[in-house]
Amino acid sequence: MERARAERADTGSTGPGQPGWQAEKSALMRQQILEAAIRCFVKLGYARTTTTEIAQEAGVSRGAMVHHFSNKERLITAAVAHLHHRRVASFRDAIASIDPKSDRQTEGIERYWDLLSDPTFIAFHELTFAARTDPTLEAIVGPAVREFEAEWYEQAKRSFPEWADTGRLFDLAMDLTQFLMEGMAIHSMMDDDPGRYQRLRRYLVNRLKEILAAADDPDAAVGRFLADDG
Amino acid sequence: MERARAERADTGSTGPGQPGWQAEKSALMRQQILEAAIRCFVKLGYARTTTTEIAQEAGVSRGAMVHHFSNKERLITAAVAHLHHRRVASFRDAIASIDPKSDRQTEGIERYWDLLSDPTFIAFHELTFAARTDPTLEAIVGPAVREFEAEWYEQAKRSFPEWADTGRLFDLAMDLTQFLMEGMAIHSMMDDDPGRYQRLRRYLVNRLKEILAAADDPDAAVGRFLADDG
DNA sequence: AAAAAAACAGTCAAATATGCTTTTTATTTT
DNA sequence: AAAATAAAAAGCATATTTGACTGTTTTTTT
Repeated sequence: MERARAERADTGSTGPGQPGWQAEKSALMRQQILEAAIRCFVKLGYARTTTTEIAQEAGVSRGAMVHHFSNKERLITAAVAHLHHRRVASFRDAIASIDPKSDRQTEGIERYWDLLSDPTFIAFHELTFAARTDPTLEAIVGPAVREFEAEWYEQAKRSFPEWADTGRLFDLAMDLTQFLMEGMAIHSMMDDDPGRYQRLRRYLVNRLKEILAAADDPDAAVGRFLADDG
Repeated sequence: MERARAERADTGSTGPGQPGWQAEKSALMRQQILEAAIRCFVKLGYARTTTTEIAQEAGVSRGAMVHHFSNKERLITAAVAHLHHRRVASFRDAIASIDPKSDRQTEGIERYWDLLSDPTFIAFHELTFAARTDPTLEAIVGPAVREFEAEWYEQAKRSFPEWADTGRLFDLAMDLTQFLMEGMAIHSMMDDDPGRYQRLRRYLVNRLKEILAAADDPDAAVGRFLADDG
């Protein structure tokens, strides 16, 4: 028993016949099923994603899948969690990949645009939108959405320290970026005209730099970008 | 026969027993069913809107509805057409309601924001999004979407003549408005924080005015808002 | 007033989706 | 090597949704 545990700890990847192999295979199959579910969300949308379809997409029998996820709700819940982790990881990778010597604002926007066009993000948006009219799904997706938004905000704050003391201007810049980029991303799913979006991203970067520059001159900034009256 | 036809032409609204009453009642029922369908899209989303649900929402029997719309596709097609007409009409009304003596840019944005929060627009967005993964629906919704966008563009051009000769700057302003406003609208369906959106609308109006002002100074405009390089 | 047509209501059957149960196969432990 | 445990496959039962059919009432025409 002691030896077995030691062996399991040593080898990250085991082979057939060895102890622990089954557990590893099992985890792999779970992953495979969850990724298939995500592909289905992208391809068919949430509503038309059936358990049968997911099993087919994953290349496993329905029974095998039922063994891992006893019903649809648990499968969806696990898929959402999986997707959330992937999304957070992609986002961190993207932020980390920004060259400190480059035009970091532009890089940041371009990398975020790449993410928004990624299946991971499309799937998540599909779920978020379906959750609007589905309380059960909302209960699963809602927390993940809020967690990601918090993560997005924190990562941005950490990676763009020049915005540190810009206060409400930072919130404005974040909201502007988020809403404009998401609006563009959703639209670009249906309409294929890359130039239109590229032009607007460039405009956005210029506005962000403008807001940042104005932050050094508080009076001007409040006047131009933040109204005090209701 | 002649008399009957004359009577029918005279009275816009007939009563029971009079000729033409049935036709009128029939048209009324069609309307009632289509509006019920639209309410279902908003309440349940496209995917979970069943013919049974629509009949219930409309307060008519399923058989009665089948009489008017022999199958689901025809019902959906009619509902989309109905919705499209309502949307175009609402948009024209909104534009027409802008007081010429007011701050017209602000008024325009505020009225458009009202529209985006309206069930008519939510239903349409629901359909547009569902069409992403449903070719049959796309064939029905797609043309309406493009028609509305063209209408939106033309109406804006006509109602804001000061933008007449701004060329590519007008396109930029339209895209900025559309994507930012839609992004905000979609987000606001799930998150209730009106101040966040109001602040951003004010920011948007200021940017629009800024683009317009820059149009008088072409060199500056191109430099600031339109990049020539790739 | 009678016949024809239209509107309406209710029921039924086919198709699809989901969850559960049983059987078979593979793996681990004793 | 045998028993115990876990995984996978297949099939069945239930529920939902849709489209079709049949009969009844109301309206229009002759």
